[in-house]
Amino acid sequence: MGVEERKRKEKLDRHNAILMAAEKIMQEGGLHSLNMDRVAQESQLAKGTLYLYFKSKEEILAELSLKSRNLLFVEFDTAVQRETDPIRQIRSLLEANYHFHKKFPLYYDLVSLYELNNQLVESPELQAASYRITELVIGIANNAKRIGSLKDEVDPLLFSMALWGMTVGMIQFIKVRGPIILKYQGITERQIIDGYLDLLESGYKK
Amino acid sequence: MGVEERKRKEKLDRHNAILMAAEKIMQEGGLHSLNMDRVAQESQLAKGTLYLYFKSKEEILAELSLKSRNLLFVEFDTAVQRETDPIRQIRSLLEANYHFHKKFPLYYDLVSLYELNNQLVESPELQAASYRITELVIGIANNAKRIGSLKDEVDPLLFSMALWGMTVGMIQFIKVRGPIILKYQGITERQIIDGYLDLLESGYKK
Amino acid sequence: MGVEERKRKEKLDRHNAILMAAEKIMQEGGLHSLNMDRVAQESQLAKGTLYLYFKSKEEILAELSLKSRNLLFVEFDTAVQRETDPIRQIRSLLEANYHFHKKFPLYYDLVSLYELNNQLVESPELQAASYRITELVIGIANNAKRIGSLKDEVDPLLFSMALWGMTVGMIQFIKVRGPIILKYQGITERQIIDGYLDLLESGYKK
Amino acid sequence: MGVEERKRKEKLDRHNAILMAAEKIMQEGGLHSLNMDRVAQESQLAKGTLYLYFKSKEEILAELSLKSRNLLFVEFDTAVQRETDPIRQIRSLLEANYHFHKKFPLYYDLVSLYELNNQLVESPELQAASYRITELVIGIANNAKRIGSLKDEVDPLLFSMALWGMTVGMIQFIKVRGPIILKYQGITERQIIDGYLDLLESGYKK
DNA sequence: AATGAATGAGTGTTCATTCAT
DNA sequence: GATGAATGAACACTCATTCAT
Repeated sequence: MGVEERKRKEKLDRHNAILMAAEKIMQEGGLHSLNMDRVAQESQLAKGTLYLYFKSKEEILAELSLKSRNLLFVEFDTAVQRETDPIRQIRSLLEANYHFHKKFPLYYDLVSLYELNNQLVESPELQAASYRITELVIGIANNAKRIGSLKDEVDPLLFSMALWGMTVGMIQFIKVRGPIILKYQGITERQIIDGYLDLLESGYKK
Repeated sequence: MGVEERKRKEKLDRHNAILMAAEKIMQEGGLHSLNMDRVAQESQLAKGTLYLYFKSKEEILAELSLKSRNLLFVEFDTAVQRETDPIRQIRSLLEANYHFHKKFPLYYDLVSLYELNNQLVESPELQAASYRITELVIGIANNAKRIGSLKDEVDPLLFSMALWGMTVGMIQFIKVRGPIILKYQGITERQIIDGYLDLLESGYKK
Repeated sequence: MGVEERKRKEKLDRHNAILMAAEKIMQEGGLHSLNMDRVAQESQLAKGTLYLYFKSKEEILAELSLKSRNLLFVEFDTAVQRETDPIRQIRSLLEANYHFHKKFPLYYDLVSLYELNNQLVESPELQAASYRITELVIGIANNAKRIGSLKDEVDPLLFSMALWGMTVGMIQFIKVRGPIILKYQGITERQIIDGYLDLLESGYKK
Repeated sequence: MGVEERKRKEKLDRHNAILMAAEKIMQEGGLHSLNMDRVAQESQLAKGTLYLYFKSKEEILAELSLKSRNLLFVEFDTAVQRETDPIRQIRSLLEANYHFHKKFPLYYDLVSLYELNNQLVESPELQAASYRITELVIGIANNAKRIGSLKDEVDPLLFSMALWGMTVGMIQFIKVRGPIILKYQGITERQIIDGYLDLLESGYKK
């Protein structure tokens, strides 16, 4: 009872301690700076102990990616619920994506990790998280179609794919090019994003 | 003169030998398989010699990325010249991007490398190559605008940025998700790309 | 009594469960695959519990080796009892050794383990099991000598030692070289063994 | 010329330094104590440097095994040439084996390593060294047969195999059991070996 | 007695870069 | 300029054993 529960809790605590240590390390040095020695050091655990909770380094990354995807989903879901009109929902969702990347750069990187790397293999959980996001978008697109605010020629499924691919690309573009564009051309991230969103919207909005 | 010229030529030869070796290695095993030992072996040069021509491994990658960007530019330019109508030019350019990625996967990876990785710092040459592409697109956008086939609210500069960001994202999406989407949903790359291009076009075409 | 007896029985049960788990693991993956994690898992006991019944991993191996030696002894004894003539008994015993290795490769490996590794230290029990086998052979040799079918110059004790050393060597030879000899020279294990047994027999049989 | 030759020599020196370091380590702690850290330390080289000369730890072992086999062959060859009568040559060769193991226990262990372990894969060189030894024995057996001093029923090929298997087994037996037999039964290694050799000889000698 | 979480030393291998010749 | 030998930090993962509860 009490004992067992405490044990379960402690186990969860360690699990989280490891994840938090990994997060902290990557906050400081980027995804690439993660290594098991530092995780052990940061989490105050022996190296071997890490492997009691995660069977590989990649599993730590996978779990953090999953967490990130789920956070992103929540962000999306919240953004969608703020609106009723499907067209505005889409816009809201895309805005949320941008804000998520600004607010939680590490989490966004962890989401991108699997989007940008075709070596990595996604676990069923990760796929499921991906699927929930896709479904959310498809749902909105279908609604938009039903009420006639989505262009007739737009296929909801292909639309949701394009939306995701394009948006990941745009955020990456901003991350990589944003600062230099601002410096040399005086164009802000915000302007780039707005340009993108406007262009896109006039592509699907009837 | 003759001597000096020969020397310069030899220097260039070595330089190219190194680049070709690096390319060959990556053709066979992907970007990740590049290492200086193999470059030395393949180029028939000593490992130390490599560092007389390139100050780091990254510089080799940078130069091959530059080459790739220039090739892509040529591809774009050719595609543009096949058409006269700016709207069709844009479509042709985006198609060319897709075909480039299919025809020269390594070169496309080298282009993406800097697009997707914000750790890397671009040299002025790389920036210039990037700029030429941007200019090309801006030029077309301006033409389109002049003849009134681009929507009024589209800003040529922001438009060209969005085009690039979105397209890089879509190609990456296809690379990472394409096979699994085909397998589980029966949707081909071509369909995804067409969906994307149509959506986009109805976004900018008046 | 009842309670104490049950306790003793339970203790024995755990002990055996551990041994059986270890056996199963090695049946599947060879001597080398044994590790305490898997033993715990397979025996449904906690890892710490294993150390209540065996003070080290090596002790588990030692006990299984002992069991194997005893099994081998039984095999030998049975083989010997099938014959009455001492010379035939020896042959029968050597044949039994070969068959034992074919039928119970793991048990044979466990017997060999201590024969081939001079780092390991044998417990008194292991030595005793070894001694019983030696005695069996010496007994036969003495019988053979008494009825005059063993060469006069053969000393029973030295004979039994040589028999054991040679035979272990031959089985190992077959295990290591057998497949390659069969492949490249077309000679079967059976032929090798027969050659060995014939050679040996003409060495001791008067 | 001078330079190149010196370089080649230095390269060979390092190669040997590594082998000698490995030998020294194993002299002190047995085959099992070999590890790359200690080799680096002992040879005064960086760990990475070891891999310029040997592509793996196993290759170091393989080369030392090869050296050992070749030494053993020389020992055998010398022993054989000391005699003219084939029967005495065989005896001499078997004696040489025993002496080799006493004089160079490490080298003998290195020979045994591949004889006793069916996981390891022999390189062509190792196989060749093995083959030379086998051929030597077969040659003697054939000679013995020709002059009629080998029993008619003995097949030279099977004979040479049995000789090798038995002898490896006997030496191992002595290594493992020798000390304890001496202690408890007062029988010396020498007696065991003589018993074995006599028994064997009366098996093949006509 | 039983548990199982925690330990941490140990290990083989890679590779970009340097530098004496 | 050219060489290529040397470096050594980095790295993920294993596993027998211990010990607090």
